[in-house]
Formats: sequence, C-alpha cells, structure tokens
Amino acid sequence: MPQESKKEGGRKNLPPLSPGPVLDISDDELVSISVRDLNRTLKLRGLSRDEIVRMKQRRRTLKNRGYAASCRIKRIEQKDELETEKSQEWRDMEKMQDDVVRMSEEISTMKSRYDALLKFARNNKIPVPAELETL
Amino acid sequence: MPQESKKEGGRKNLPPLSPGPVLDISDDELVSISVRDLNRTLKLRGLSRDEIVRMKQRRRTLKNRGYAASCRIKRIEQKDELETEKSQEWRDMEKMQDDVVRMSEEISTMKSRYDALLKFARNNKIPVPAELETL
DNA sequence: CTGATCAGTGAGCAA
DNA sequence: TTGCTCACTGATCAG
Repeated sequence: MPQESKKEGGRKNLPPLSPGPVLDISDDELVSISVRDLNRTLKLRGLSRDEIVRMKQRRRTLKNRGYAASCRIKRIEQKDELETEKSQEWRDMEKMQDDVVRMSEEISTMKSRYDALLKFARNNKIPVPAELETL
Repeated sequence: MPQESKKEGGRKNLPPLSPGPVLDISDDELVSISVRDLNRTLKLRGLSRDEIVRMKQRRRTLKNRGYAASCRIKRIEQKDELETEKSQEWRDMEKMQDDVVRMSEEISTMKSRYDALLKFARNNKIPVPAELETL
C-alpha cells in the first residue's frame, strides 16, 4: 500500500495535504493566512470554482487537525491537574493527621497533670472547689 | 452531499459497512464469529482472494470501532474516579479540620482549669510540688 | 465562520 | 491475532 498519502487517519506524522494543481502553498501558510487574503490570492490566480472549494476544504481540515491536537493536550492537562490536586490534598491530610496526633498527646499529658494535682490535694486533705474537682 | 456513506469519520450512526457481493453477513455477526469459523465460511462460499482480504479488513475495522468506544469509556471512567476521590478527600479534610478545632478547644479548656487549680492553691497558701507548678 | 468535541478510521505497538 | 491508544478526519454543535 504505497498510497495512503493524503487523508486516512493514522498515527504517523502527516505528509502535507496535496496542494492544488495551480496554487502551491504549504500547510503552515494555508492555516495562517486570513480567509480574506486567501480569497484574494485565489481570485488572482484564477482558480476554478472546484479548486477553490477544495482549497477551502483543505484549510478547514488543517484547522481541524490543530483543534484536535489542542483538544488532546487540554484533556491531558486536566488529568494532570486532577492528579496534582489529589496528591496535594493527600499531603495536607498527612500534615493534619500529624496535628491531630500531636494535640491528642498534649491532651493526655494535661489530663495526667491535672489528675496528679487532684491526687496531691486528696493526699494532703486539701479541699478543692467542686467546679475544679472534675475535668 | 448524499455520498458519505461508508467510511469517513463522522459523528452520525453508521450505516452497516457494505457487505461483499457474495457473502452477506451483518456487522454484529461478523465481529462475533471466530476467525476460524469466518475462514471456513469464506472458503465454502468460494470468495476470491480479494474479497477475502476485504472481508478481513471489514472485520478488523468493526473491531477497531468497538475498541475505540471502550477506550473512550475507560477514559471517562478514570476521570470520574479521580473526581470522586478528590471530593471524598475534601470531605475527609473537613471532618479532620473539625476534629482539630474540637481538640483545640478541649486543650484551652483544660489549660484554664489547670490554671484555676493552681491559682486556688496559691490563694490558699498551699505549696504545690515543683513538677506540677508548670504546665 | 471559528473552535471544540464526538465517533469512526488506520497505523503501530504490545501481549 | 487482538486490544488499545494515537493522530487524523468529517460531522455537528455552540458562540
């Protein structure tokens, strides 16, 4: 099959879309110039109605090729973004979990101290105000 | 353009790929039967080499159509999965943040109580062991 | 018209 | 051979 040169979808890098018989213009040029300029050039070269239609279609196809590429890139970027956010949240979670552990330790340390203080009072028969008796 | 019937990529629902001149078989049947059975049938009907090649290609194309569909579905599912995980993590974060606030309050409450107890001791000239003097 | 997206297509890779 | 994924295409929709 030496003949797959101009349209069917494939993975390989594309050979340029075949230029018309009269107007040769590279793909890059064709997608770049404005419709107005293209029409002007087309008229000047005296292309037939059919050739003009084909040139317009070639331009549209090249544009579509670019749109498809940016669509794919966008999809990949969005996926990366989601994954990045996910791992960032995971890091935040770990940090917060550390805080919870630390505060938990602080609480139990304070409970021990408080109990020790109450026990000291009890051992020394020191009456403690009721509202301070319980934690 | 009444003439876009059998191959170019488009969005519309496809008319079945044109059956060969001799062997008519639906798309569904063609993708379903095994290669072995297909070869058997092809031989029995006495198709030409070229027709056999085209039938094989039609089968491959139909298969590809299905693969492309599952590829897209898979992509969407993976994206949904990421988003679900993200919002679940967000909920977990909120919950943990609540815990942090609650524990923070508990800590400051206990600090007050402890200070109150120490103040009571000081006011009543009660000596407190040094290791309990400070929090 | 432009740009984005969809489903279908063949190429090409991996199993 | 099969299944998947890529780049590309025309159709189609929104702006």
